[in-house]
Amino acid sequence: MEEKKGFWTVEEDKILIDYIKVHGKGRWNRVAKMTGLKRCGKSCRLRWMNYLRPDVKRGEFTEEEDDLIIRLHKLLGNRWSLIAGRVPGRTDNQVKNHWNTHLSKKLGIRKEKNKVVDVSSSLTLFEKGNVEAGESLHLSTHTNLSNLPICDEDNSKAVGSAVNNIEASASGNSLEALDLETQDPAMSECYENSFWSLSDDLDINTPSLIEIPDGNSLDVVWRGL
DNA sequence: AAGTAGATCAACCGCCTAACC
DNA sequence: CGGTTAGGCGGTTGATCTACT
Repeated sequence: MEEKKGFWTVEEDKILIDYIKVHGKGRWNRVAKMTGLKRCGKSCRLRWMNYLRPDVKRGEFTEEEDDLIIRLHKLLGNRWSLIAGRVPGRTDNQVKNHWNTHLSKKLGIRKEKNKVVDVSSSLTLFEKGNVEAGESLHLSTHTNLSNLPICDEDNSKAVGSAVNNIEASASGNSLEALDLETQDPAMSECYENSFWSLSDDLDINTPSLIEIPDGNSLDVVWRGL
């Protein structure tokens, strides 16, 4: 059976909604088989998650949402699903699109292509044990945070704590505990350089970094979460 | 009115990870 | 323990819309 691509029709949406009403979400590959939809499981999941879910908010982003996304992006980088998880009613796709089309411009971020962060070389700061106030962690979007190589014991504790708390806060309710208010959301000059950069032209203030808000060590920053 | 460029955003692609066998 | 599969993620594409000439 040939798979259909492109935009979903109203009929397809209805079939998918009806199926989920009866069977619940999940097991997406079964959807096509059981409904006759010529869509792959991934496509069904995406359509549901990004559009058909009843709690998905449509329409313009508010100032408050913009502000929240900017702050979260400064903290988490391009981890859209984590950011979206903190913005009620918004999907990762919405947040990502909104960032790329509106917020990055608003903040004066240029998007540079073909630049991949080299995590191992970017971590030399930690290996040398010289994480100073205001310096930041470089983390690839695909980096398994808990597997970062850390040599120095003190830094290991600090980074491990930070990583654990980022993950925890993203799924829990503790993010408010972060001192986000101390960060200026309109720090456009800090956003001037693009997302992931080679360590050669490392800019510790790039938005994809997890920045230490007040210059204290990471374990202090995340304490009490 | 027609053509073009830029902006927007839904959907796809490829990769990664966890679960299962 | 290795292979397979499904779900999830971020990056990218391309159809459509809008503004401008």
